[in-house]
Amino acid sequence: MATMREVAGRAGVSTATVSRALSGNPTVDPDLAARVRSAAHALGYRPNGVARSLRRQTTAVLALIISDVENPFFTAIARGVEDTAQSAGYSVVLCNSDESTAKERRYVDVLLQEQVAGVIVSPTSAAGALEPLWDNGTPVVAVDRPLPGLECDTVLVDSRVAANVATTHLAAQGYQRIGCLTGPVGVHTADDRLAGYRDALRAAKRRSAADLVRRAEFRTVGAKRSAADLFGIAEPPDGLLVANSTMATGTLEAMSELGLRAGRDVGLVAFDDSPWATLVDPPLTVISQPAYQIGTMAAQLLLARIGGDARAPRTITLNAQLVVRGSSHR
Amino acid sequence: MATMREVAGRAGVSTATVSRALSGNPTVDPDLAARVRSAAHALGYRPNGVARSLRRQTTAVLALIISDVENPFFTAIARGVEDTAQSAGYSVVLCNSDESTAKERRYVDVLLQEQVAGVIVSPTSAAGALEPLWDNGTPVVAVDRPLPGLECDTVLVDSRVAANVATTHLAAQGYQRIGCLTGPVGVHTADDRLAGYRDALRAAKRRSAADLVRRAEFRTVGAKRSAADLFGIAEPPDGLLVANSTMATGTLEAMSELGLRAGRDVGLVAFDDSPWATLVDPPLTVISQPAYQIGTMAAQLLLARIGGDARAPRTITLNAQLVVRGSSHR
DNA sequence: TTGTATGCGTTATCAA
DNA sequence: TTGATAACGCATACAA
Repeated sequence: MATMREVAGRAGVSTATVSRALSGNPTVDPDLAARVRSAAHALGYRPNGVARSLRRQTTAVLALIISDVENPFFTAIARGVEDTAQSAGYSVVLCNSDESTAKERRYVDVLLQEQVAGVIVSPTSAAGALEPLWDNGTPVVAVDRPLPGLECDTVLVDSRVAANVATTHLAAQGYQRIGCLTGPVGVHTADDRLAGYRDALRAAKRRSAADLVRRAEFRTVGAKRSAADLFGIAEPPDGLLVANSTMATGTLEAMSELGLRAGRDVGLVAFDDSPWATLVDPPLTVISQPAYQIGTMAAQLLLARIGGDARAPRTITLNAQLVVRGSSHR
Repeated sequence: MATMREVAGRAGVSTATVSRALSGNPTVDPDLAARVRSAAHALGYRPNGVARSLRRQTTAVLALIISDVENPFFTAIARGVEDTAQSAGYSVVLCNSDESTAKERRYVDVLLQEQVAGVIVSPTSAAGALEPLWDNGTPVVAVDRPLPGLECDTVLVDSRVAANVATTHLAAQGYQRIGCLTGPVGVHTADDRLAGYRDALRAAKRRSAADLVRRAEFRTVGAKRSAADLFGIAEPPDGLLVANSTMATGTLEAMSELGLRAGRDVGLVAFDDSPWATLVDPPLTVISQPAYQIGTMAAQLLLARIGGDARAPRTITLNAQLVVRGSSHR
């Protein structure tokens, strides 16, 4: 790779002039600038990003730490982040924490070493693993889940309200024993969706039977087991709120094996719309989250911070939308 | 962030010794090493990866350029790459070329600037956009699609054979007019799957009717349109091979709107297994590709190159597996 | 307007 | 076994 020295040599100027010319500094003579540019072009010069970062003490790289690369909700966020970052001249490093605090911690370490300009994270646990970012002054934006205790910009979806709306919808459709299948204790969205579910039952003056609630990992297999378990009890639910789309596939698998039909036997609503939601029979009623928009907003907030914005941290709460399809009525 | 100087100061040694001590160089006195480590720990020292990269002229970062972050096939590859890279101490930058040569080119530029140690790519087009990597001596591994002309390690799936097997299966099930819905001309997997389809028809002594073949982008919407178009012709197909899973959702949407039932009205096989493939009615017969394994193999090949392996480039071809479900028989 | 010289934080070479 | 020192490639303060 050609360096500035070589470009300087070829153009017959100093490296300082090359640097200025290529960065568009107006104090450089137009003729010289042209000579430098053509020399750079001739040599296929490409600035060394590492050296530049070392000198400038920052990189044009943002990081996005998500908890599951295979979850379409997060990849949609990634797309939003990437599009916004790209058009601001930043690239994006995607890291998959896999809901593991250890992995999250490792990535934070790597990102600090690599001096990324800022980090967008859907936090796996409490803030602990992310603290080094704060200590280092790296701007952080939390998405999907808040970072209790740490003050930072946050982009959320009002899961609790959405879960409430969905549950109320199920009740209004005449389902009597509505259950809830949600994620692990401590995962904010899991708890939030459960809370919204309970809010709705309380408002509808329904007895919220504790035995109609199940928790599992945000994965297909665990959800399938839990759903099967739930449908196996003495008085099984005839309605169910499921906390994300991977769990929804598990639930549908379990129902299929048990010969239960959505809508008719069990009113079903799940978080997150998916391309296949309309293909199952009956089509799945979902709570659609504005994932792409979460990504763009988060990136905008982060870029503002990187640009020096020092205002108080903001929390932006977007709304989800209930999309009623066949699985939630008889 | 604490630097080596500070650690050196606190431990009362030179930066050289700190460097050696922390990198586990055995020529350093154990007592001193311990003192250095505790000083580093006390100061929360974290090596500056940028400076290290500048000095070492390489980074512990691999890049993965894929053509669609939202396609589960590619995210599964990403997982494989990441797991392998992680355990070798490398992190992974994920880049989304979006099937755009321009984006691909931009990313290659960024990656060169950032001096990544190697690149795994599912090439969007011909090799043109990737040439700078070669010029720079950056190791490259192609996945999913070959890089014609450029000699590099490659991990492929034998799409052509798989398409042949799938089409033969459809013919054996008694479907008479078998069509094919594949990706754009020039995308290797698209062409390959079409070729395999033709191979099968030829072997089965079926007339391969050109009007039963459609091409569209590897996306849901385009596939839906093309499928609708295909089912609308005078003598529509009663069997269909679909070239990937996003196209499969489009196809199923079109069929649903036209009141066509898979299996009964149209024998259907699609590339790529998905969590939802068993949930649609009837369950979808698929050609399951070993995506995760593609990722791990590609990462291993790349790491070997980075480690100095200079053997002739290898092409590894993995096999896909036909998973027969309800959509391919009456 | 341009050039010289220095430093960013690390590692590697060379002496001691 | 350790330390002084010189790069790595770029950007800037300062001098010219």
